[in-house]
Amino acid sequence: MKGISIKDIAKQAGVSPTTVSFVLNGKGREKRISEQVSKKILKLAAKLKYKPNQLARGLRTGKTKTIGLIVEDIANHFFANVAKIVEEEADKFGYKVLYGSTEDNLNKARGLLEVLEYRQVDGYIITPTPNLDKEIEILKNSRKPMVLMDRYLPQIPTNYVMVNNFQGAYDAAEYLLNLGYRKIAYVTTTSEQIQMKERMNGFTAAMKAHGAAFPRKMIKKIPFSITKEEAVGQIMEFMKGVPGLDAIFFATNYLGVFGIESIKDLGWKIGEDVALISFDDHDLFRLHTPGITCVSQPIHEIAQHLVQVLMNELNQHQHQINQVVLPATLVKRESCRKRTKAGTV
Amino acid sequence: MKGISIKDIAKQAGVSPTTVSFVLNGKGREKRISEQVSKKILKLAAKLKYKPNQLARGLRTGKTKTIGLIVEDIANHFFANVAKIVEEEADKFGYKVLYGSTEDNLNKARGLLEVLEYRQVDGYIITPTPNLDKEIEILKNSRKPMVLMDRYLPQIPTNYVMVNNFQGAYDAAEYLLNLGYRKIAYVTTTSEQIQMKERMNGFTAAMKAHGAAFPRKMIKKIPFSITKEEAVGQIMEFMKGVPGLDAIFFATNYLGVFGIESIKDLGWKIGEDVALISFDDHDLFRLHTPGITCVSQPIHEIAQHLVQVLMNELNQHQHQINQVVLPATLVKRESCRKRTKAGTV
DNA sequence: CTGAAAGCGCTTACAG
DNA sequence: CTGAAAGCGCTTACAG
Repeated sequence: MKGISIKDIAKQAGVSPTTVSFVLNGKGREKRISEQVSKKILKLAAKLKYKPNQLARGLRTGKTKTIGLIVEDIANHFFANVAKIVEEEADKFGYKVLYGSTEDNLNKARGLLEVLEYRQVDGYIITPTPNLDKEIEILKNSRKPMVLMDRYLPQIPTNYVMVNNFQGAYDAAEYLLNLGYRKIAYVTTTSEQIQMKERMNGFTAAMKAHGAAFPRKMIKKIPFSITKEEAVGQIMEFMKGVPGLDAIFFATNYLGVFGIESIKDLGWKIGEDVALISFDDHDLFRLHTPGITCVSQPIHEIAQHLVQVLMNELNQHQHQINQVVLPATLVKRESCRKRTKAGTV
Repeated sequence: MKGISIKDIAKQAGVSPTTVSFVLNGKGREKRISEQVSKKILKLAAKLKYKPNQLARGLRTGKTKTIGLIVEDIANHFFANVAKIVEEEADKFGYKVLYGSTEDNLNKARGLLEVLEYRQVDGYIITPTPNLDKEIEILKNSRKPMVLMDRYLPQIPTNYVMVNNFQGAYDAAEYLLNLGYRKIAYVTTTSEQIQMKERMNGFTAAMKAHGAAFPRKMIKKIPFSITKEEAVGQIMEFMKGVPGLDAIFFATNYLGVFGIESIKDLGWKIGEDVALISFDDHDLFRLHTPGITCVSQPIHEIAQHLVQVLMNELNQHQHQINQVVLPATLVKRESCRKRTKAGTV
C-alpha cells in the first residue's frame, strides 16, 4: 500500500536521503556525487519502482506540475477539442490538467479561479468571461504564468492565443458578397467580448469595402444564458422579419447549430432559400446536407501554442508577453452558392 | 504572495496551531474547545481569507480531493458531455478532476493510470481499454475507490455505471423490423469489449425473436485506429456489397457519423434508399436532414451516478459493489420510415 | 479545555 | 565527495 520513499532507497544504498535526492533530480554531477554511488542509487530506484511523492515535493518547492484549464464549456466541440490537445501537450512536459467550465458566467469563473489557486496550479489557461478583468489583473500582478484563449481583455496586456477573428469574418462576408448575396443578416451573442467585436468589425469592414448596406436591423443578438428553444424561436422571428433576406452569418458554432434548426423549423431550404455561414467548424457542418460553409479555427495549433506559451513562462521565467494570432480558414461547402434568383422570402 | 497559514491565525488568536486546526476542521465541539475561542478563530480565518494548503493536508492525510477521469476521447460528444457533468458534480463534494484520453489504447491507459497513481488521486472513473484487466485488478486489490463507465470487465466484479446496451440495440432492431425492413446490416468496431458485445447480442436477439435473417455477411467491423477516410471507404465498400440492403445500424456515434458520410459519398439518400439508426445521440443526428434515429444514452444520469458511486466509496468506506444500468431511449427521427418499396440498390 | 511535538516525504542551504 | 538538519503547512496521538 505504502509507496517507497527516498529514505528507503537511502537505507538500502547505505547513503543519506540528501544524496539520493541529488542523484534522482539529476544533480549528481553538479553536486559531484561519485559515479559509483549515482549508479547504485539509480539502479535501486528503478528496481524499487520509486515514484517521488508529488505532494511532498510540491509542499517543499511550491510547484504542483498541474495547470488549470478554464473553458467556456468543455462539452462544446471547440473547447473539447482544445482540451484534448492541451492535455496531450501538457503531458509531454510532465504536467496534468485540471479543468472547469464557466458557461461564460462571471461567478463560475471566479469560483474556478479560487479553487485552482487553492489547489496551487502552476499556471493557467483561461477563457475569460465578461468582467473578469479584476481577477485577471490580480493573477497577472502575482506573476502567475497565464495565457488567455479564444478572447483577451483589451485593457490588460497578457499572453493570449487567438484565431484572427477579424480576418475570418471579413473573408466570410466577402465570400458572400462575391457570390452575389446582398441582404445579409448577422446573428451574434449579446456579449461585448473582444472576439465577438472583432468578428463584427471584420464583417462590417468587408461590407463597407464592397459598398454593401449593413444596417442595424440586419443584426440579431442572442444572450448566452437562454435555452436552445428560446434561441431558436428568437432566430426564427428575426429571420422572418427581414424582407428579402438572402444570406445569414452566425458568429459562433452553437449559434450556427441553432441557425440550422431555425431554418429547418421555418421550412426553408439552406443554400436555396437562404445562404448560411457559421464561425467555427463542427461535425454537423461537414456532414449536413447541404454542407455548411464555415470559418474554421486551427484547433490543433491553438492548443499547441497555448501549452507552448505557458511552458515558456513556467520553465524559462520568460516574462515577455506572447500574443499569438492564427489565421482562420474559410471552408466552402454547399450552403452558399452563386446567387441566381431573388430570395424566396 | 505567500498564503496565510494556520500558524498565522494561531499567533493572532493567541492559541496553538493545534487548536486552530481542530476548530477549522469542525472538531471544536468534539475536542471541547470553548465557544469563545472557536468564534475568535473562525472570525480570524474569515478575515484573513485563510485557505488550507491542500498539499500539506494531502501529505499528512494521504487525500488529495482529486479524482482521475479516464475516457476514451475527451473530444468525443459523449465523453465530453460526461466530463462536464462529472466536473460539476464532483465540485459539489469539493473534488477536482484530472482527465485523460486513452484512444482505446492499452498503453495510453497504462500511462494515465500510472500518472494518476503518482498524483495520488483519491478515486478513479475509468473507461477501460481492451486488456486492461490486470491494471484494474491491481487497483481493485489496493482498495482504491473506482468506478468503470461505458463498459466493464466481465471477469472482474467492480462498480460500474452503464447504459443498457442490450436493450438499446434490441429496441433499435425491433423498430426497424416493425417498420418492415428486412435486409438490415450492422456496423460495429473490431473491439471485443462488453458494451459492443451486448449491443450485438441485443440486436441479434431481436432479429431472432422476429424470425429475421441476420447472417455474418451483414456485419462489418471497423478498427478504432484507422483514419476517418479509411473507415468511410470500408463502410462504402461494405454497403455496396450487400444486395438489397434496406437498413443499417451503427453501433457507436462516431461510426454513425462515418456512416452518414459514407452514404452521402455513395450518392444514396438516407431514409429513402436506406434506413439508418445509430447508437448514441449527437447534435449532427438531431439536426441532420433527414434527422437520424438513434439510441440515446442518458448522459446526465450516467455522470451523476458515476460521481455518486465514487463518493459513496470515498466517504463512507462502503465497499459493497454498485452496478448501475440505465435505460437507453430510442429517439425516432426521419432516417427510418415505414418501408413501402424495395430498396433501390 | 488546550498545547507541545512528531511526522507526512521531499528539497536545499550549510557544513565539513 | 557526502550528510545532518531545517522546514514546507498541515493533522493527530498523547499528555496534562
